[in-house]
Amino acid sequence: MRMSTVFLRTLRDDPADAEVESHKLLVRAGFIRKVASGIYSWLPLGNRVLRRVEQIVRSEMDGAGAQEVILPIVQPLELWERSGRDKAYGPFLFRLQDRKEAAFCLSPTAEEVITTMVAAEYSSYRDLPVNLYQVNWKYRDELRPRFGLLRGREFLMKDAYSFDLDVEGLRVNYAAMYDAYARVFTRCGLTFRAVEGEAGEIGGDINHEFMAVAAVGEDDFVWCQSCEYAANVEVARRKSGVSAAHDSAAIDVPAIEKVHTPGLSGIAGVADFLDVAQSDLLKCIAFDVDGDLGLALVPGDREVNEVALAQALAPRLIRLFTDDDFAARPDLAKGYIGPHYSGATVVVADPSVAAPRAWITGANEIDHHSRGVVLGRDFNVVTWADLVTIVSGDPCPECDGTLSVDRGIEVGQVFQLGTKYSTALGAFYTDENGDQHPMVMGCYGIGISRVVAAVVEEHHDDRGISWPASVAPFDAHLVVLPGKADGADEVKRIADELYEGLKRAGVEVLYDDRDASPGVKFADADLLGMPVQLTIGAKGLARGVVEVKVRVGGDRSDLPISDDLVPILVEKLRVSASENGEVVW
RNA sequence: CGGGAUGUGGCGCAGUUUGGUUAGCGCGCAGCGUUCGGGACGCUGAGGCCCCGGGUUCAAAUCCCGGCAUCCCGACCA
Repeated sequence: MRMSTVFLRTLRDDPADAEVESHKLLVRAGFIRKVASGIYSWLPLGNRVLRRVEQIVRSEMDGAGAQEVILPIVQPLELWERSGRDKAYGPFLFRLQDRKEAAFCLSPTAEEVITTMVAAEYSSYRDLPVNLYQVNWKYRDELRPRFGLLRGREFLMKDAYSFDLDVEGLRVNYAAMYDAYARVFTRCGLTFRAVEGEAGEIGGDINHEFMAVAAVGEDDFVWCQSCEYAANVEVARRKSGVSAAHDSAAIDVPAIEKVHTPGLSGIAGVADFLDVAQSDLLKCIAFDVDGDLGLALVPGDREVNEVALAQALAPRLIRLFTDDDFAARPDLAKGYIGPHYSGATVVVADPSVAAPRAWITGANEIDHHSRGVVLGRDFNVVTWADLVTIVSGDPCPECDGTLSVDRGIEVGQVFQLGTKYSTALGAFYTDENGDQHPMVMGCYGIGISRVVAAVVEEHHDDRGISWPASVAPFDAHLVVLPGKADGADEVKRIADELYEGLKRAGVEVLYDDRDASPGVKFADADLLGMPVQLTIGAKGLARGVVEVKVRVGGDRSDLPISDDLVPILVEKLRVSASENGEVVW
């Protein structure tokens, strides 16, 4: 495509409202423009990238046996009331009404619609399994859209839904999707990890999140340096080194001693003040457990994992104490809570709290802490459960290795849903014996617009974007530098010829034929980020060559101008683009 | 939902404290000329409901009130 005709304006300055590199660069390079908070227009270059990611996803989905459909974005709210998800989503659901004041919403996912559709069409065991997917815009009225495309209110997502006879069938579909996802993200050039995830709003059982490793990610995930164990930090476990059954009342410790700790409600302050390690303190966090007061106990240097606590106390519902809760229970001193508080009916502790030792804890009295607090003598634990949030250095639960924690962008997720939606929305089939069973479902999402941002986060430098060849808007960027000397027309003629030749050969070329200075053209080429740059100018022509620069790393080389130039370039471009989009010239 | 900040040509900003000519600067855009291998230069020019609505005043981008929008932080570790 001739750049003189492309709808494009690049910017020298970073947009004032952008925080992260992907947002800044995609706006500066003219790929996207903001229309409202968390809502973007995709300009021609951005659209090309989006479509290429989409095609990669599509090819892997088709390859895994899924069939593409298109489901409505505007959906009757009634469907969501039937599944109960209108309440689960709450204000995150974009709602609207038609002229008759019937209630609708903009689809954040499509379990309801697809399950209803499959239920209407299929009712026999002979029909299953089936796996349907769509690529469509999704809507979530985020509390706080941010980071450009990374957390938008409108985003492009591929969502697939599988329907099986039984759990064994689901496992097969799930494994196929899992493998397809790994191929998708590899082809997009992302460094990623599949980790065990939390179920979230959708509900369900086994699931994995695909995390693109990135410092700007919003999710922490844990992975083992020695084995395959990897999990979202919310559900990550560690090897328990201490037996929970230990009775440490026997150790020889003097009775509790109260110490004055004025104004020191935090662990760090108390540890400093008393000149002890934070791990010498026992942290007591107050929770509401279905109306009862619960205390969660972990060593002072660790944090309570609320998801783990919720699991330990399920089916009872937990909620971290709010200021209102504290106000309603004035004798519970926020900042000075101890495990021996008499009103605590549910005391849950991490196994590490069972170590035979004395703790420093809150004294259940403002401005006071207690020394020499001993398990079994001064306080008791009702429930033992792994409660601490995993940090780097913790032992792997699966092997003898050590865990690390990294940040990631969640670019995909696969769920084994089970029968939650099929039961609620009536997706049943009749088996050989005439008995009815709910279909067993899985659902599988990929954030396509988010992948675009994740790719930029991983593939950029201080000059701009450097797209993996697999998702770049064009295969090559051809720069012509005619100058004003006598040979200008000849330079232009040869560049035009190369452009036309490559185009005929099926290469997508962005041809900078603009009447701009060399500096502008080179700067834009680096900013826009095509994987290979070709330059034709008087200088190279004098040596009879076209100059080649690989965007990643900036390696330069020459190719002689000859009748074979086009086929040679085509071959080079084809061979250089490896499976993960990396260019090796 | 709390706290903070911002809103001025397409983009990035100054001007607002202390009201007062014709609202500036850089980039970008148009024309002319010079330049032409890493964001060139000169001259000329176009382009602004100063977020919106009220109010105060002889006079409002500037002060007051009320909205809206955008961004950041927080909404948890006692």
